[in-house]
Amino acid sequence: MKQVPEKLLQPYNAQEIEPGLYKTWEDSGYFNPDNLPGERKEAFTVVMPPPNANGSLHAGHALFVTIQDILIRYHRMNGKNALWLPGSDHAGFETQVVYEKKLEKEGRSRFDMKREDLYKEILDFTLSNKSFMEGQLRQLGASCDWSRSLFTLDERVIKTVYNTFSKLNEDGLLYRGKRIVNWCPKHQTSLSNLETSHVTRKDPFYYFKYGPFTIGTVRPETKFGDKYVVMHPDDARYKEFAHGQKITVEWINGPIEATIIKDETSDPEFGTGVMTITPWHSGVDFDIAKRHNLDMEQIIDERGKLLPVAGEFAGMNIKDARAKIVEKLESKGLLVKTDTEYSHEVSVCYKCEREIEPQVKAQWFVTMKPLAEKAVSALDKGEFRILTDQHEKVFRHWMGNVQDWNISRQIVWGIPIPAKICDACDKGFVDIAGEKASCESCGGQLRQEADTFDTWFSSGQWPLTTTGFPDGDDFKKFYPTAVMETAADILFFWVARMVMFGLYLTNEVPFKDIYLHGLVRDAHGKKMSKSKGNVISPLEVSNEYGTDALRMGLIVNNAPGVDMNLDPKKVGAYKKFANKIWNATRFVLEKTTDYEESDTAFTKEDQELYDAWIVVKNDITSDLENYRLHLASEKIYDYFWKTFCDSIIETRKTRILEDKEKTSAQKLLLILLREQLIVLHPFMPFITEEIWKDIKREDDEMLLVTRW
RNA sequence: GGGCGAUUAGCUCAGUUGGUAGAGCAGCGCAUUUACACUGCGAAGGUCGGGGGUUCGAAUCCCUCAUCGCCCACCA
Repeated sequence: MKQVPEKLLQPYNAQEIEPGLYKTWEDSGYFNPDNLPGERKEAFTVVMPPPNANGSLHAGHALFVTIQDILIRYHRMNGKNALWLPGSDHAGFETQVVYEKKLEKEGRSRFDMKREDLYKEILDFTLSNKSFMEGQLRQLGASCDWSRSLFTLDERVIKTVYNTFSKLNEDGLLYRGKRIVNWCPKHQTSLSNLETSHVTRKDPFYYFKYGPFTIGTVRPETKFGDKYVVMHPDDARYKEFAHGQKITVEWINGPIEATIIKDETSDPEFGTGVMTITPWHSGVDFDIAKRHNLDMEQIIDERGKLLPVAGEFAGMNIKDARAKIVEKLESKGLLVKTDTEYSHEVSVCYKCEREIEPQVKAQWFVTMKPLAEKAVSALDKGEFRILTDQHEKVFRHWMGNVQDWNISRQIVWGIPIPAKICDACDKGFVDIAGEKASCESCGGQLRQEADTFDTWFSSGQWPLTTTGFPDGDDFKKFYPTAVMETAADILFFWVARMVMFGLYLTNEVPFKDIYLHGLVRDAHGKKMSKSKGNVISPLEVSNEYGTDALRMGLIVNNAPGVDMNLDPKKVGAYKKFANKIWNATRFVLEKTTDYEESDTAFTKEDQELYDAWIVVKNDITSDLENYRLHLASEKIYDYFWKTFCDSIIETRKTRILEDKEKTSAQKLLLILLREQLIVLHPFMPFITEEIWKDIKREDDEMLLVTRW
């Protein structure tokens, strides 16, 4: 007679069991595919989106851990060479912003610090958060190969990034150019378009007399340098004026000579159809000025203050200056009217929400069009898939409209751009080895480029660096990877760039499938935010209900690509499920203490039940192969509870008590429990592994590596 | 300005290739020496946003209207 383990007499307690089990798995070495038992030919590789090493894991992290861990565990059990590559992200601008906030609280400022001191401080901060973050990944059950973990500032990463930078240069896909960039006056750096967001704002729209014209503007404070007046060439109202004609107009600080420019981008329907332009501080104006080879002059400095060109207004903050300038123009009789109902979209820094001040700056740009075309063509040819169709459409749309990418950042926390700038002619030269001394163009003295890379420039090469591109063993074995699973909101930031860089450097898309998940919201579908106070910490939920329950709460019924709600009540339901599994196990073990494994045949009815289970299992397997985790998880939950517990156990119960075809019933219960534990394991790894200890046969390995 | 999506039970959401609807939570009735009250049994609850079309058959495909949301974009 076998004994029922004592532990099963108590309700299931996840907190007691989970940490120890994780350690057992980790110590087994099976997270590393090199140690996996049995012959495994095919690789299944997932590169983990490296969490930012600047804080605690949030619900979105818990979701990706759940999805990716389910996939990895399933494929590992299914005989694949399963590799999940973890990492941690220095997260350039993101982390610098976090650290600057910390400095502010301490009454310090990055602008009073030496470059190297600031870098050192952020590095220490990041490294200490890194191990904290890794502990949280372990709590969530992530079965990733820690021996291959990579940090985004590791030497290998930098080497690859530099090589790519150099290759782009050689291939003519890199240039340093004076362009209009998104300048954040608070963070004192340029930002890519993706790092700006847009808000609708209602601002007064002023009409001013400008010589014979009336011009419209919302930004009078930029108007000091406006010596060009632009209208559409076909606008009949202004046909008496010729392109290039010069007129003298009375303006803010006295008369100026203005030149008439006819340009087709001027919209005759907008305002009066006439505008003056400020090429240094507006993208549209910059393009017009470029087209006609016009002078450009900086009016506003990097901190948002007016330069000497503003005369009496010099040194004023543009916010305060606007009203004063309007006042002055009005006193000179130049204000025609003000439209107070005008509303428009303005760009703001996505971190501090300060208005972006466009500035002309020399920055490094990557020419995107050829890279994007290659990506779209690979998609057309079916070289990779994007789940869902919706995201594929969005991906195509973005690729079709992609603009050159500003990869220069004026921040310390990042990978330095390996280049030199000429003091005399301001030209930039790629210099990986750091050996260039004088300007190739004018012979002037060179100085080190002070800017760092946009963090996504290096992240975009992450599947390459983690697998050891170009000649590492892992690269041959594990690249291209199986699936990139990440948040839909970094489709452009990250996924698109990985596709492009992968194709550019290896001629292969770095992953066969792209699986995008939506935002994790609170129980009522509200976006989580500190200010709303509705942030749900996945670690706290895990502490309360167990990680297995959290994982089920995150995956059941949550369709790919769609925003989902995390409801602690729902997680509670899966805590009950864990207990249900626990108790069913106790029952099965209690009723089979006298059962000896033998060739006992099933009765016809028991065989049918078993066959019906195989149908369910195959269905779940197919769901897992096709990323329908939300359905697979629901099906195993439903089968275990409704079919196995409520129906099969209940009906076999009396047969065992009354000793009617008892051994067939016992065999069915044991086999179904065993097989369900296998199927449940990817979803609820902890409780299943714990129970497995008491169910497994002598030769069985731990459930982690038991064959599906 | 351009693009994408949503609308299904009181709430939050699933519904894989078209075969007349499911889960969790909430709520209702019954059961307490039961493997499990972190339970069981039962019942209730939806004209799948409105309208039109295709089809033997539509929550699912097409058109249209309404409402809500998201993303991209150089701010006259």
